[in-house]
Amino acid sequence: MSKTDCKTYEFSKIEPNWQLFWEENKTFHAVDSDDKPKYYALDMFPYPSGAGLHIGHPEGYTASDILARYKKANGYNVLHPMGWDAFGLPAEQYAVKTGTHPAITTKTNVENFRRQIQRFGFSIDWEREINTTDPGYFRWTQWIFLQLFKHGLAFVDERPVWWCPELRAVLANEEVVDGKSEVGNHPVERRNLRQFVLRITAYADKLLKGLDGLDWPDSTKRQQTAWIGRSEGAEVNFAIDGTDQHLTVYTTRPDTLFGATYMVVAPEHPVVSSITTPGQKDAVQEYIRKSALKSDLDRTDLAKEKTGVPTGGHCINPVNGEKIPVWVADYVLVGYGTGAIMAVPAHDDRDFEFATEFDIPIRQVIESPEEDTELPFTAVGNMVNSGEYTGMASDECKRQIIEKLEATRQGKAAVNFKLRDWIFSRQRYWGEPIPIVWVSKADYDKAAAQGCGPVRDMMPDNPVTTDKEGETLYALPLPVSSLPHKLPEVENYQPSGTGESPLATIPDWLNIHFNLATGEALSQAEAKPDGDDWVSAIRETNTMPQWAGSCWYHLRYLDPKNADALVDIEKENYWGSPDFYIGGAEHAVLHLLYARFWHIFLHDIGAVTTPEPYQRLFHQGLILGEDGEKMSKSRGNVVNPDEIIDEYGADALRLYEMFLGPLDAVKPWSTKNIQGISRYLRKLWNLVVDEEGKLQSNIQDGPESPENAKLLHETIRKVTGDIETLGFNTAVSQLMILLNHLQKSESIALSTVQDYLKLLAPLAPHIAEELWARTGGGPSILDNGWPTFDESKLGAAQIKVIYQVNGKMRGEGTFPEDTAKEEILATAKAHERVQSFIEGKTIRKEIYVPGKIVNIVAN
RNA sequence: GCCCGGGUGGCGGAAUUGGUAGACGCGCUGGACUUAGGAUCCAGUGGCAGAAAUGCUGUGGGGGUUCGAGUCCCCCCUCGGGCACCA
Repeated sequence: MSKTDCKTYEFSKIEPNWQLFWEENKTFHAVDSDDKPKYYALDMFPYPSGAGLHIGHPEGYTASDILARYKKANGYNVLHPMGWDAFGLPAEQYAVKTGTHPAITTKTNVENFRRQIQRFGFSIDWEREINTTDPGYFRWTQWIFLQLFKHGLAFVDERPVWWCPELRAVLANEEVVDGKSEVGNHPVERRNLRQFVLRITAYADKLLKGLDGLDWPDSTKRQQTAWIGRSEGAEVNFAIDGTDQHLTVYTTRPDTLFGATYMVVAPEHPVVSSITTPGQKDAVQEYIRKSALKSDLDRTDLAKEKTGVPTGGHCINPVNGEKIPVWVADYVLVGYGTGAIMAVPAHDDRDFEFATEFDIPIRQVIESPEEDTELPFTAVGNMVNSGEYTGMASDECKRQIIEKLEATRQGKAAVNFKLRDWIFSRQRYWGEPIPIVWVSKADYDKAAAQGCGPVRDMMPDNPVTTDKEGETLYALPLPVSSLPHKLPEVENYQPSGTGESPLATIPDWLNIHFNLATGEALSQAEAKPDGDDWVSAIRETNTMPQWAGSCWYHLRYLDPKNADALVDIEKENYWGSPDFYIGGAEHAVLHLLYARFWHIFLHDIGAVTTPEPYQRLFHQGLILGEDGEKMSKSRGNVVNPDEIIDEYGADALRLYEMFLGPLDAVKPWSTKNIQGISRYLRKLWNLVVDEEGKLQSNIQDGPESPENAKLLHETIRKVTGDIETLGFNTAVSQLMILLNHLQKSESIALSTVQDYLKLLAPLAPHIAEELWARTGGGPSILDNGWPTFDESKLGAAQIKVIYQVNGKMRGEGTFPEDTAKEEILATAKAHERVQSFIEGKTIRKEIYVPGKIVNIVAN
């Protein structure tokens, strides 16, 4: 019933057999509460592309599967789910080309991915499968959006995006290469478009502080820290000469205020027009015009020389009353700080370069403790040329200057972040529609005047507005009860000519009658119903970016079919945060930052109990092609897992991916090397099973030889430790060592073989189940516990000591554990080879490291 | 430019706190079995010298600390990743 009747290692029969067994017996069905401790192993779910699975996907899936199976064997209640991040551009582009609905493409691709993944025999609870494009899923993605909207974290702004006039399309940054569209090589330009933006900056501090407690790779934490980019400094007010206005700058080095010899404002800074003198007007306008034409790439190109023009205006330095010129230059960015800086060329690389270029005075105000300081000097030191602060340490000076600025109301301590708000809308079809409608101010006020109701309940404190064709429109939420807000059918997936989503091209969907009280929506193709609450509205046509669905999927697996909440809080509380989350390092900032933002927000509004989404994170390393290059269709070095499984089996592929090298290392694939694993599995089969398919006659119930037992227990220790620390490559090699040894044994205890199979089961589950059944064990092998390490089996009563002379190995000896130091040293010195190296020399020193090494120093 | 992570046989890679460098696998060499082997088994395999025992040498390069360094410190070369005028 459970085992096959194979006489040789026929993985093509054995593997499907056990996959069926696991499915029929619900071996990996996860129950939502249990007395056992829980273990939640999570993979970054894939985008089901048309190309199918590549060899990199199963690397992470195998790792999480090993942990899931290992934990199950150790008595845990394990959850190991899988799903599909299925909204996205490729299906939409395919639709534009062929007219095939993206839902159809997605369905086909998901089926192919599922089939491919199932061939690996992962311990996945397929009853919990999720798909971000299912209405039952994305209604909750939309629900979260409405919560963000209600809490004032979603707003609308004009933001520059890449627009390609030729393609009539908005392009993502990744789709623009060297100022041309990736498709067709057409020129692109910056265009301001109305965008929904999520106020992730409101969470900058929480996102930064939360990192502390996470068990994540340091490099990933560092990347997020750098991305959030917190800096501490001061805002300083400089009076604009000849007016009662002032210009505020942000600086991290208020201690260098005495060295400020000019100021710079960004070309987009609002003060430019008023500060510019008549004589400089033309030059400044020309400069602004030119920099507006530059792409972001040009503006941030460090290699180019700095540019700028004087405005003719001046400001007064608050610390010394000095009058200094104000320039406009595009090396200052309008979006950071106040968009204006004080320039201290002696102590800032960029200002130094600019001042040198334009012959602006450079005044040193900090002296290095070392001699011969070269400017620019950007470190800390002692103040010079700084009035009352001269002689002070620059750190202390910084504190005192901030204090004084605050006391005289000329400035204040300030914190800045590099983190920008998250542009959340996409002008596309294949995404979650944003559940918002637009109404007039009068209608909005009417909605706001309601005491409660499905619309009123989700309205923010401050209205979200946008200007369209001269009219200001107000955003109202669709009621939660109307979710999921589904995509309408369209004739054509092509974007509109104005850079709006294809949804904007369907008037019957776009223009609606909207009921302010109930949130009901009806097409304007129908007659307007009676009643004061019905108003005219237009729908939001943007959709959400692909990140949306992956921001909270870790929660949905816990309760995938819940129609009343995104997750039942009891279930969420039981399963908690994934104990292990594995995926590519390319998501270090985007997905992993966005998901943290949403999760922390959900925690703040009480929707979840865990403060962070992913407690323990790991990145598997890229698997390169045989040529050592990244696998890609165009290089022709892509390895198809289906073909490898056909030829070598899933167990071989799983083991080989783990044997390739450390899990987090980038490593090249080699189809030739998988032979080693293939041989290993066949050797194992032949160790256990004879030509008739019966248990080998030298495997007998009874005690094990001390020698076999010793290596078995070394292996139990090594494999157990290696699985815990994800050292799967060395776990496999230790299993090979033990097999090589057992092969040479005349007889083997049945218990040894069974323990061996238990150790192998997480890594190569099919052959382990099959051979386990052949030894008379009842399936699943995972229900039979994990081997226990017994130190007494190691025979540690003997110690091996290495003899060195002058640090070089010259011999070795074995002693009873309690042998005295003197005896070991004497034996070592009497050793023949040791003798030949110390003969005729004077012994200077004798070192004995207990149980390890003797080193005789002689010359 | 700045911040990380690497560099060990022909190849992928092993090596607690500094303590036998090269585990395991691939490949290669020789042998056994075989009509045959791209199957299987046995032996060998860092380099140089030697029939062998063995000796010397050896973890990107150069210096240093130490009885002892792949491992620790300093300088440099190189490959990979991330950030990139954030004041």
